[in-house]
Amino acid sequence: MKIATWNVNSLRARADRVEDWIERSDADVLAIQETKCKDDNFPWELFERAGYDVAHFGFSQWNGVAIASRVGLDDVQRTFPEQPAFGKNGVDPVQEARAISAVVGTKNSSSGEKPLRIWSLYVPNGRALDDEHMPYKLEWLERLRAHAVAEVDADPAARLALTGDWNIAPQDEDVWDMQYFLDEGLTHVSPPEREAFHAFEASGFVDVVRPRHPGPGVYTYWDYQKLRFPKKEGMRIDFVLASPALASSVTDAWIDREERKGKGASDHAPVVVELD
DNA sequence: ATGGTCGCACGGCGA
Repeated sequence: MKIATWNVNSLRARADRVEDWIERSDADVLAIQETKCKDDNFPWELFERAGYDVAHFGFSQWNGVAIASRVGLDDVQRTFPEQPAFGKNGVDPVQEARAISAVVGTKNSSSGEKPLRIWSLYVPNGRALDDEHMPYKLEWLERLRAHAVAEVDADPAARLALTGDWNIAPQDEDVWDMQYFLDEGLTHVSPPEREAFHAFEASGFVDVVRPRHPGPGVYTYWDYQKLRFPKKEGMRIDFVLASPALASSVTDAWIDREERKGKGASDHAPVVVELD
């Protein structure tokens, strides 16, 4: 079974490319972030044509997450338990459309693979080190971790994939120039953000791409601005973190950098993981 | 040429 995660940066603007990529990649499951739409204008037909079931969680032009699967899509959950809400200056806090999960692999599993629960996650950006979105980001991650750890504690054989846009570059080699980020005082590389990410690893979750693709120079995101992609100035901020039981069935993992090329590309590349 | 982008929705925000 092949699972993937991809921040598409608007599903409607990217519909043709997403449909082409699904065909080309032969992924059984795709976790999507930044659909940037609501159910009313979600491109349901795209997935129907391709032969995938799809579940979506989005209620405005911001955020939005989805999971498409051709190997079953069961027990869909929108938001995780105790997912923090955000409201500017604490006013009218809402749980944003940043997390959806489903059990996949329950049907058409030709090679006999076992089901797993996959999460499609769009971690809050943080915006700036002194912005109120930064403590929100850190709290969001800690609540997610607490939930995921509880699942594995309850069942050490739990097959859990935490996939998506984490908006964190956990190591210096995950950005093209660490000094640039320090000089500019940018987010994604600060110690608290990195601690929030490493807490998942300390809890047993495994970044399944890094062992197969050591850095530096391995990225999943390149800003549209300043010719970052042709200049190979990227960031590795999209991850598949696998629970211990799931990590042991990973046979391959890679970043589809080709998809970042050409007119109409998302600023993120898909991350693909092969399971036995 | 020392800048250079997108997508939302149609002014300015978010990334």
